Amino acid sequence: MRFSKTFLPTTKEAPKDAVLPSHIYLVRAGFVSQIGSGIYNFLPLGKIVLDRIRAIVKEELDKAGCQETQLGFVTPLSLWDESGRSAKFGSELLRFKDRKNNDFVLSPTNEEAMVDLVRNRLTSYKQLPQNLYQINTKFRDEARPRYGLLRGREFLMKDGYSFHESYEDLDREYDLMQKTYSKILDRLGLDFRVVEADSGAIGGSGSREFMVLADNGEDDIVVCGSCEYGANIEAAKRVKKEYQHKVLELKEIHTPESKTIDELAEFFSLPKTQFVKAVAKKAIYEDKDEVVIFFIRGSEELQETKACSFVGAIELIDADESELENPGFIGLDIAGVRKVVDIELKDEENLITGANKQDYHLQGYSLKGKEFEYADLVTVREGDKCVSCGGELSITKGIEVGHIFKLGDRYSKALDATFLDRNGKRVPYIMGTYGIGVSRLVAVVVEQSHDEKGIIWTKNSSPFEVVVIISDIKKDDQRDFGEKLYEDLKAKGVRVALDDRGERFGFKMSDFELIGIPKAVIVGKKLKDGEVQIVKRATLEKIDVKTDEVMQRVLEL
RNA sequence: CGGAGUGUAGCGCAGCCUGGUUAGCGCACCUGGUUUGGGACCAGGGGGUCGAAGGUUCGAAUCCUUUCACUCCGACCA
Repeated sequence: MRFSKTFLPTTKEAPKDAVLPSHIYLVRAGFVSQIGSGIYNFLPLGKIVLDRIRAIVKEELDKAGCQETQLGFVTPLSLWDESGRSAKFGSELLRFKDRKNNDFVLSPTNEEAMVDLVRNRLTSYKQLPQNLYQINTKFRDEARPRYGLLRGREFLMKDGYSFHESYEDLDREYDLMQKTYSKILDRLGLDFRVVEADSGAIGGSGSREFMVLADNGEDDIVVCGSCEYGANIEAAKRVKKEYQHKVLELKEIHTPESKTIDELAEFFSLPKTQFVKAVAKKAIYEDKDEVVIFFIRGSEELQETKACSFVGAIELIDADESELENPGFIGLDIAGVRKVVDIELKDEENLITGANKQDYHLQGYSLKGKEFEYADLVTVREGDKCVSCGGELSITKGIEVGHIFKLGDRYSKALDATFLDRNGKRVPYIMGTYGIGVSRLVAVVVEQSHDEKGIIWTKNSSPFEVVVIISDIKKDDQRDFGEKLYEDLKAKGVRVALDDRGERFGFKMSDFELIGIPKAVIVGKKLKDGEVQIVKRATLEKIDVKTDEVMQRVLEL
């Protein structure tokens, strides 16, 4: 590619609203441009990068035996009604009508469409397993798009769906997909962790996210310093914490004005860990709602996603005080309402909890042998201990670029998609679903690999391996040498670009640093002495090279 | 969805509060010249429905109303 003939609008100034490096540089370097809120155009260079990443995804998936398909971007709303998800997705699902007044949606994901494609076609266990995928545009009408390509409304995603006759076979495919996804991210040169994720709301037995470590990530992830354990904060586990508490006689204590844990800890002069915090939430289900009280240790924070998954609600909202009796004094013995108790409180003694009576708390409370719904409810903290090795956990930021999920029969059942098993019995497919955000990966690479001058593409994500920069296009010797080197490199199969624009040297160097191609050959002043320079983008180190060695040096670097 | 902002040339901004010639500035762009290893300099030039609609006024980028778009903080995000 010759830059002199390329649509490559680089700018000195960043878009005023861009905050993240990936957003700023991708726009400044002429890779993408915004056309609407959360909607981006890919310019020639951006399209090359997007296609390269797409190609790597496809290559690894095909190697793993997956088959590429392409589903319609527009799907009939009726399919979403059939699975029950049109309500669940809410206004994130962009709906519209055609001229005949039929309802359609822009696909935000394609479980329904893929199940519809195979049902009545994969009718025997002999035809299973199958893993079908597509790399296609998705649209989610996000309430608040932001961060450039990282959270757009329209984006390119690979979504795959596997169909199995048994859970054992699903497990095998799930592991294979984890390996395959890891290979893809490795090839892109990304620093990532595979973490346990919440899988409650949608059901199913397992869910893992692929998190690229980045300061600007939107997700908090818990990682172990001593082993491979990692989990989204929403699903992270820890070793139970033990405490030695002062023995307390069982009795009601008058505690006026003391409602919060802080106030109580001061009132009793006891550690917060000895108290039981009651967190009242209203759980919203598809067909009803109810108040649920979650009880956790006073020193802990409720992890809402865990709580929500456990009760199987669509979402939890704060309960209104008017819906509660004795707010501030709610205790474990409250009646007439659903209660869930944190598993770390099981069999604990000498606790202080509300007395379910205005201005009173109950001390010396024991949970020994008491029947409650117990569940893991608390948020893991920095410094907690790892469940798999006992090591110290720390919290870091990540960007989710992939998600694999054991779906089970949720969609196949809802859509009545079945096959005949070995016993001639009609059963629903056992399914897995696997996604990678392809356009998001473009931004993620930049997020993880840039400096104050611009992008530093990794080897396999870069639009080109090398750019030949002709310092002064008006000098015949420089132009001739640069052109020949460019043609020779192309002939060797190197992905090479030629910066033959009539700009000054400094301009072209700044663009090189901004655009981020891993290396450049500068054909300039030193050509008279039989030398050119090779520059590495990552270090900006310049190496003088004899003109007759440059081919070889470029190839080996 | 709650809160807060911003819309003036391709991009970044000033002007608006306190209405009044022909709406400015920097970058970018075009022409000519001089430069040529770190985003050059000189001279000349082109480009605007001031987001849109309505209103007040002799007169509106400026005041009022409505509306659209975009952004930020939060909530949300299989």
